[in-house]
Amino acid sequence: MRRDVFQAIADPTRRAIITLIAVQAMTPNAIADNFNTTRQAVSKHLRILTECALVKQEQQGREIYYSLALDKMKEIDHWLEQFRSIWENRFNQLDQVLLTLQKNENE
Amino acid sequence: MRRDVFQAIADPTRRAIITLIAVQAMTPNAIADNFNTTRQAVSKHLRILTECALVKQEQQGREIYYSLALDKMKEIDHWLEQFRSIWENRFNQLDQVLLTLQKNENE
DNA sequence: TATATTTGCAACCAATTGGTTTCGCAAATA
DNA sequence: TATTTGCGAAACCAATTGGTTGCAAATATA
Repeated sequence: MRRDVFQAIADPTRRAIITLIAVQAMTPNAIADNFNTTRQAVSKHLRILTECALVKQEQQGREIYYSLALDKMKEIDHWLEQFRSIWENRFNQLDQVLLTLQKNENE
Repeated sequence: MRRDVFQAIADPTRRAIITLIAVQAMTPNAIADNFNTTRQAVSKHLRILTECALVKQEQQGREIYYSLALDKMKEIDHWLEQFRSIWENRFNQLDQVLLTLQKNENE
């Protein structure tokens, strides 16, 4: 059962969980209260998120607090990097076109 | 059958296709040549990518050229925005802590 | 015109998914 | 000690997934 970050964020509930615990660590029950699902379903999502290291857990008595591993989120950011450079290049090319047009207009 | 960008990029083959056609438009057969799958499998992936508007097609005779809709990729970038602000804040808070420590050391 | 190529689409299949219910364990509380 | 609470894990289920094969339509080529 291989997990990766992209598969983890594919599910909308999981994305909502991520947003929720990004601000502050929460227990599975507390997370479930925010959705229309059972604790068990949330627990399953948390397992998937844990398996791909998107989430950290901290035990406190019988409660387990889950929080987001922000650095892991940067993996997605890193993947986008390649396209960012492309779309910036496209804009630069467009800039060139516009500059040339402008130049021709002034002549 | 609802599609969204996050589900589209969940599949590794689909991510590879995206990277491939980001540089230049390609036909399904040409794309399939780069992978260990059949043309039909690629075609199915392209359908999914088209359904969520991640991909544009341009017919040329009997060939169809697929290219990446770069602006749609920005949707993912936009979702990451919220976390980017959090991790920048965390760094700022860390900076504050370091500054305070430094200040106390100097006293 | 007959044939080959490029493609999308439907039918089908095994594997995976997100969800539920049920269970057992450990920690808190009566 | 007995009960409640918080949790993960297993068993199960319907729906979806990624993949296959087979077909028909349209374009190109002989």
